[in-house]
Amino acid sequence: MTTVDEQTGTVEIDSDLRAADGRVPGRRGLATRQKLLSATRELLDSVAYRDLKVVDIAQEAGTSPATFYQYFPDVESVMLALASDLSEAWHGDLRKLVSNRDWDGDPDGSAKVVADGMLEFWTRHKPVLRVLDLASMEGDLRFRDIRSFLLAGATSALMDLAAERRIPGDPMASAGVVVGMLAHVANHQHGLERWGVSHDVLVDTVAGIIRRTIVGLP
Amino acid sequence: MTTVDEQTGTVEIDSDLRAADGRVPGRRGLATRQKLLSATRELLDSVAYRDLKVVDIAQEAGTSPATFYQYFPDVESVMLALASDLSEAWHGDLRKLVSNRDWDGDPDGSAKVVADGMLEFWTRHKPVLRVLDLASMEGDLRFRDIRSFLLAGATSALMDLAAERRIPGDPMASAGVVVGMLAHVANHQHGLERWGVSHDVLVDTVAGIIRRTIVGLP
DNA sequence: CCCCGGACCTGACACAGCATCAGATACCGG
DNA sequence: CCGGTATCTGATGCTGTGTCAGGTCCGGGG
Repeated sequence: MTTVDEQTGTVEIDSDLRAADGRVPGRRGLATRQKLLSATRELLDSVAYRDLKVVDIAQEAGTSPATFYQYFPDVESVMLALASDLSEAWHGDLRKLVSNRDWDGDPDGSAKVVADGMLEFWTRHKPVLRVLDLASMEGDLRFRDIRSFLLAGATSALMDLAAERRIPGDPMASAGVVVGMLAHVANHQHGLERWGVSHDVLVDTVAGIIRRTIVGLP
Repeated sequence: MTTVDEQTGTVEIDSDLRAADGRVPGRRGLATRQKLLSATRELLDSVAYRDLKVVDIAQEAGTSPATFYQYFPDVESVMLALASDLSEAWHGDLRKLVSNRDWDGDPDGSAKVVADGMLEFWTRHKPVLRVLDLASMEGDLRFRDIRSFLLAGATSALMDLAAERRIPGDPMASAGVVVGMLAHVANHQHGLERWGVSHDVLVDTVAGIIRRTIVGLP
């Protein structure tokens, strides 16, 4: 899952991962590692990050705690790997979500597709992303780098768009704020829905903000 | 610190808190409880929520773990109390931050004051608020209620404003999204600053979005 | 086919943090 | 000064962490 990637120099991913004793894992070992990752992601749907224990992950993965420590030094490192994989896998797609659009021909539709796509992405990966967010806020540089990289594609695409359109204000700030808004809205959809805001209305509202902030239409 | 509050019926706070053994704490006991709350808030500046231990809180408060359990069943409950206190203390002020403005006479200035005030609030209370956010996202209803109540004032004030102005789109959705944006931007200021966005530019950008989304000016 | 060496796994263990309780201590009114 | 209640804590059992030595599995060479 983890791949080398040098294009931007933003994140460093070591492609040659090692087990605790220093050896390079083979086919079977990698499978076990993957089972631990999956188990963690699975558990995260139902248990709070704070309550996520090594014992439980090992059990869910059908192995022992000792084996867990062969592949990860602690639970936090599993999260780091999950977030890193996610970031690598989606960095490009998120950029394309913004750039592969006909912003001149159909700005309204494009804004809506972007809003919907982002919300969809965040909702699908919510368990991992909320931990990524927390850890970033808490100041962990490793998580911050991963988060930056994940969002860099979409953000810079939006920034370019805003710059092209000669929107008043700082393009970078506008793009960053819009991306942040999307993340937050996705994470707290439940709260808005409790206030009577449906998913569709939410998408329209967010799309409207994108349109006015980035594309520059009234 | 915790007070009764019935006006909206949104949150229920039990005013008569009890120690673990059921007795009503006196002056000294309340002081100890308060020391534990402060110690927790203090520690949260430097240690990740996941690593916050009862032992450390007790030590920081100058007491023993056993005493901790006299006042709180676990660390999560301390966070609940901190968040609840914050919510009670600021619910009204956040509303006033929005409603005590001259939106007709000086919309630009008003938007900026709101943006700046919200960012300031979130930044000051970041350690507690990020845990509140995480717990809400993870589905904890107690934290969700507290978060709703905290944001209800500002959100409904913005909603009223948007409704008055007959802005196109759903006023509730617009208000909710704007408040969420403010929260998120405050929490991830560091990230934006790393991309070269200064605090002032950020405030202007956010104020612009408020102006266009809620007040309805180009 | 078997067997051997490295890859992989785990039981056992020492230690940290959790949670409880009985008994010690501090404080207050009389 | 004294009794009683509020408050605190040392001692303790239990859960989860992290490490290691030794056991099991597996594929390739003989």
